[in-house]
Amino acid sequence: MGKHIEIADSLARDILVGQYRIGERLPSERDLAARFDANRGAVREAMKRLEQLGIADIQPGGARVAPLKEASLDVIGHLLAVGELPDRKLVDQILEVIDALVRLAVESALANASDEAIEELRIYVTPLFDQDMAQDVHMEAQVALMGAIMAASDNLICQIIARSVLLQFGTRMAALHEYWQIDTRAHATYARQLDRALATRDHDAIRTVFVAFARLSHDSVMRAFTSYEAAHTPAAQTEAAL
Amino acid sequence: MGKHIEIADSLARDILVGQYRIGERLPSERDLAARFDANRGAVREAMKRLEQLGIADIQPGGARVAPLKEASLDVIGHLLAVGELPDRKLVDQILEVIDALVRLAVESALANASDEAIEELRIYVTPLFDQDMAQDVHMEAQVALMGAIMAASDNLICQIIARSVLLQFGTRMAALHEYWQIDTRAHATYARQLDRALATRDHDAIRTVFVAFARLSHDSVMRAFTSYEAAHTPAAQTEAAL
DNA sequence: CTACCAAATTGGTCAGACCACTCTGGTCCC
DNA sequence: GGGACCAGAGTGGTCTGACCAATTTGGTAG
Repeated sequence: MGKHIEIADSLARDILVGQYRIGERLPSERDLAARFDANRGAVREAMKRLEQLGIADIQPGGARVAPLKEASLDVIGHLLAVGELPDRKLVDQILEVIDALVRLAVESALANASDEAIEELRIYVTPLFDQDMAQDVHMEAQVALMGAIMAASDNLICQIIARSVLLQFGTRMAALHEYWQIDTRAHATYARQLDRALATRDHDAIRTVFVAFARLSHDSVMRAFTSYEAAHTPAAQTEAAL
Repeated sequence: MGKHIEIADSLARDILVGQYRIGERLPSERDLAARFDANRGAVREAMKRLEQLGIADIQPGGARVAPLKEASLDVIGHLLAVGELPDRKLVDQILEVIDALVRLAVESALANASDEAIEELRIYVTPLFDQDMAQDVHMEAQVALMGAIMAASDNLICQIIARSVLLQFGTRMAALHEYWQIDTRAHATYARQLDRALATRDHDAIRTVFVAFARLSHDSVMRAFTSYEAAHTPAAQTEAAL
């Protein structure tokens, strides 16, 4: 891995855990180069990366820490990676945003897409009818459906945001993968409702379905957190070590 | 302005107007350095910027153009800047996304925020009661209200996305500034409804209000486009020149 | 205590070089 | 003729070292 990536990740972590306060000056590029035993060019590229992430403000005279509200979307990945586990509250917020975007996309699709496009969309719903699907396959099917909805919506902004968020989210949630449990039965039920709603272009029904989907995702994630924590309690850990 | 910014903007424009097809190889860094009469380091920084924008994929052996769907949120500004005017369809999509995010934020605020926070939010609604406000002031008040809603929502992801989109949107819509006409009367009416809805935490009423706001914004922007185009018709231009 | 100035420090830029890898075009063998 | 192979050219990745303009800083004179 490039040294500038390593430096950028290290600095980003330092900033995001609050090691530097907002507005505080970061060490100079030359100092950082000495600390990381790296070329100043490498440090410079790392700082550029931090600036693009929106968590540092580079100016002649020194670089300063920027408030998190002014950060770029790409900080999400770093934010999720600061602790051993992603922050539950942040995960919840991400799920809410994704839900809002998917709803926007599906309503947009329903309003603008051709009958053929809607039919094609339904193809992605069908796999979710299966109640006995493996977790991995089910999650892939869900993501595929979301992607199809985004594509059908023809809203580029929506697509870009959803893709970026889902990418970072998916990567960082891998730690919880083995604790994930999807209620495939409930999903199957709502998938059938979604299929009918799409066929009839029933806005209200679709809204209802996606509210349900959002709740399922939320519950699923929170259960995964709980399972993980139960398995990593000090007691459970020593027990596993024996 | 730094030379690498200039180079990056130029290349980004070339890519976004379709001068290079997706997957096609971009000129080498050395060639670009010669073309722009710049140091290779400057070109390199520019390419890094394009990669961060998500419109170029840099690999040993050459850089290639990436599909727009995989771009970063920051391309919006560049996308809006390719033509003389921003693309109407794109503007429409941006308005839809912002609307969705604001709705998410306000519902989240309603569900989680304290009474004090809601009261503070209402302070930002009051200015909109004024029907005779100047356009500039009115728009500032609208943006301030949105910001307050985002802050009250306590959803960091939502805040980050909205801030980024609004920033790029606001910058690039400046060209239409003088053709902008806001229906302050309608806004005042809905602002009063919003105030009451916030006070009583009436979800349905708030939904209705923001649907109305979205329609007002949409109409406003589209009127601005029409006015601009009417003023820049060849006939109108020659007339103005006389 | 303030206003000011000069030195040190900072980021910004440039030039040139080397390395590992990829890509290209040609050659050789089947 | 076609496919596998291979060397050389080209590419991005990295490093060194230096200079510049601007900011920051610390001390000094009023």
